[in-house]
Amino acid sequence: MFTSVEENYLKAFFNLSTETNEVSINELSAELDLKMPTVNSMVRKMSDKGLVKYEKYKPLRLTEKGRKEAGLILRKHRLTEMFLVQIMGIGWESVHEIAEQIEHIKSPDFFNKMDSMLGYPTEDPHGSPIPDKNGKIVKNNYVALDQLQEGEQFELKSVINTSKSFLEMLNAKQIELGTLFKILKKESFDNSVLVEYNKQEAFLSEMVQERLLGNLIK
Amino acid sequence: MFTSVEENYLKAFFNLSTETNEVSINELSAELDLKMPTVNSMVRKMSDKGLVKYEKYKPLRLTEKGRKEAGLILRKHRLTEMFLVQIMGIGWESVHEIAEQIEHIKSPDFFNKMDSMLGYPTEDPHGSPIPDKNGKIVKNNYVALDQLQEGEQFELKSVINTSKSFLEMLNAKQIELGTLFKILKKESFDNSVLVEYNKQEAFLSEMVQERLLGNLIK
DNA sequence: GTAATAAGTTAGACTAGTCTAACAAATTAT
DNA sequence: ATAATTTGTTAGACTAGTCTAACTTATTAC
Repeated sequence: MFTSVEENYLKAFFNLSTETNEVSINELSAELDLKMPTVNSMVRKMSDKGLVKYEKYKPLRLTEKGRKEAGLILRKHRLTEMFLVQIMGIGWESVHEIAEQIEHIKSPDFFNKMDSMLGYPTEDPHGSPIPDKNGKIVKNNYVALDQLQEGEQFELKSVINTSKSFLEMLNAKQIELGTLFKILKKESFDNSVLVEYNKQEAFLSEMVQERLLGNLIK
Repeated sequence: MFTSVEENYLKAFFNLSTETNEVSINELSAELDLKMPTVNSMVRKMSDKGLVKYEKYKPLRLTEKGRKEAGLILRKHRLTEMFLVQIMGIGWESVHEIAEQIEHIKSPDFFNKMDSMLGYPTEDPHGSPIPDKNGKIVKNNYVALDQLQEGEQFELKSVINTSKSFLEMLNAKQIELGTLFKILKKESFDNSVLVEYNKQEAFLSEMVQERLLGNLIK
């Protein structure tokens, strides 16, 4: 149906889409680590295939068909991550790279089997929602840790960045989904915080806080 | 390291190699369903990479390096088939196609995990040997069912063809690895046989018998 | 041992996906 | 409002892997 390359473009669209769903060639180029002319020629081909709405010098947008396909790729990616963690016992810091490859496998059976073995999960190991079989995704509305004030408490539900180095850092600090934090001190100079969790303390930079999503506990 | 295409050529080499280990461009062309000039240009590239020994108009052969790589691909293929059947409960008639795709995944962790989850198997679901971590393969020396005489007994240990239609036919006849057969009657005209197994009877054509490997039971 | 056939090679074309260099349009800054 | 900068486009080249057509070498048949 679609090539792996096209699927990667669709995924990139998805990752970049905000409220307006508008994406620029420049953003795609950065996201995919490809030069702008490359992206330009590819999105025009995808436009011919009805996946993307393209007009010269205008922002890009996925068509309904494109959005659905993108959701289905993301579904395969996140189901795979969940499978690798839950069934195969691979660490959450390693699964992204493997899932990037497995997501392109053509076999509905294979992914349906994963889904049923996992009990039809709705979130992946990083707390991101898994799109349904129609590619529809339900946004979770968590707040980032950097929004909290001193004294407030927070339960970690999702991490934004799935890169190995970030997740290895969390592993080293024994931070995982479900961890309960209390903000002991917030440094107004650089917005770093001192947090307490599991009877231990840690400093978290603003960059790290922005990537930790969850709920404020009253 | 190698492209999926190169890996497929290596696998084809392996499938075609007999005692002499010599393979022709023509055979590869048929096995891979590619035209001869395509294969010609590819094997020359693989020769430059040290995977294949190529001389104009001479039979081809894998180098030591090529043989090892081919074994490692086959290992990934067969481990994957075993994983799909044993862990995921997918039917043996469906796993070949999926494994054809997964075998190209780059992730030692992923395959090592499969291996340990399966308890380091030495045969795949079709009874074919799984090469070891050095790509070395131990040939099993089974005999084909068509070699037997009337009255002899046979235990099925391996099937040669892994195509969906062949395996679905065996499923329909309730034939699986481990099935014990007795040759009731052999038709000298076309070498078809009437066999008894599991308290049922079936006619097997010569084509089918050639693809059923196992041991003669005394 | 020559003719017919099969297998192998060469040359050149094509597609998908990428790139660089040069230019054009849009946006931002002064 | 013009200049500077950023973003987008066009043109043309390159690689991997494929193909067809034409030719050459090897093998098989008589």
